[in-house]
Amino acid sequence: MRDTNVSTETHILEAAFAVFSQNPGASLADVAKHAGVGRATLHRHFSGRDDLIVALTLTAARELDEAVEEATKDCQTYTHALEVALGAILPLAARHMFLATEPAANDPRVAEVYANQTRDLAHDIDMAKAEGAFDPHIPTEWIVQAYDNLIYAGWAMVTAGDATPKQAAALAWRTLTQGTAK
Amino acid sequence: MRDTNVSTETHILEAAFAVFSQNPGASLADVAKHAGVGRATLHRHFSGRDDLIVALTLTAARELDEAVEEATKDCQTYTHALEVALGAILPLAARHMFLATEPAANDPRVAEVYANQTRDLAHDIDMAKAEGAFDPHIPTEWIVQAYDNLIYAGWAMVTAGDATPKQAAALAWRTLTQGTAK
DNA sequence: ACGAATCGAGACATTAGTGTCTCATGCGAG
DNA sequence: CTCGCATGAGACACTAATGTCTCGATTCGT
Repeated sequence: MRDTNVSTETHILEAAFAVFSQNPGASLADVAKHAGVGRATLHRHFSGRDDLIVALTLTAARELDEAVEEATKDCQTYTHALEVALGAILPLAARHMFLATEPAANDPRVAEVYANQTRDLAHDIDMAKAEGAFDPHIPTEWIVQAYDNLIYAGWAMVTAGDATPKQAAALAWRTLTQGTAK
Repeated sequence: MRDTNVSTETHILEAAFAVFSQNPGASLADVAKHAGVGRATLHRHFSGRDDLIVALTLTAARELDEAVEEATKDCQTYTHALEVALGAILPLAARHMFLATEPAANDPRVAEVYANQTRDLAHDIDMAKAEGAFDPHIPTEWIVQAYDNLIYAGWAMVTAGDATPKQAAALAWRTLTQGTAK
């Protein structure tokens, strides 16, 4: 098998990220056109819309994992790792955020990915709590929610033209840590 | 004209809130069935999906205004009003949040409503800044974003069963004020 | 150069959602 | 009681999206 498969699939996934980010309700024909492939070719690689959304979700999760892994590999503390990870995730939000409103969480693979991400984040936050970054009396679940939603808030700042990704990440981190400190 | 009109429209709007909150992509037939009315009757009151979404948005905005107005009428400071308003808005988030992802912002009435809400919130935050609640060096736009998204985070806590609305509101307010304090 | 595999384009049938229309029913006002 | 109006049910046509299939062209490996 040639790598044309992989390349075509990548093009389709890239187009899907671009198109669905602008309009989550776009048709598969729009995605195919934007990818520069025929509609039939899209169906050769993804059986339907649901399949495509699942693939996008898994791709997004892998991108996030890689970005966070790369950014935090030299971090000495969980606290610093969370800060650096926030800065790495925020610029990717534009590509991934539309997936949050997709009802694709029925797929077991997607559910597993989401569960893993939430679990890992909760673990890191617990460790950072032990390092003194957060008030131990505040529920870890809240810090998880605040982490995710302040990233979203930062991304909104960026798209509104009110901040650079770096500035938005700094604001989000400051608000999170100072807001949940002892 | 009897009040049957108003009653039917109210039933349809209530059903639409309930159905779209669960599944934003639900069909108008689903809404009509849930409202206990015929599909034709729905079309007699709302010309189509867009019209219905606009009506939902305006209804939601009015509900928010009324709830905030009622909750904050005795507040002496802008800071306290923001805190009380947060507690009033959070329980309504379950009804309204699906509208955030609706592409109905093309309608001029909806756009005006959103602009007004954002402007008023920014104004109140500026006043609260003057009262010392927030660090004046932090962009008001950021505090607006953080306010909205921490409400969303609180609502997520509630739906996950990890907090009561009151607890979630307290966490959101604490995180916001402490996180953006001087 | 040859062959296998993939691709783009387009035809086709199917489905879901939508918008309109008609008609019989029910219910309240007068 | 009767009239009028809103309704529920359902038929109908229209549209957009989807999924499948075929065919000719292209491309890559051998």
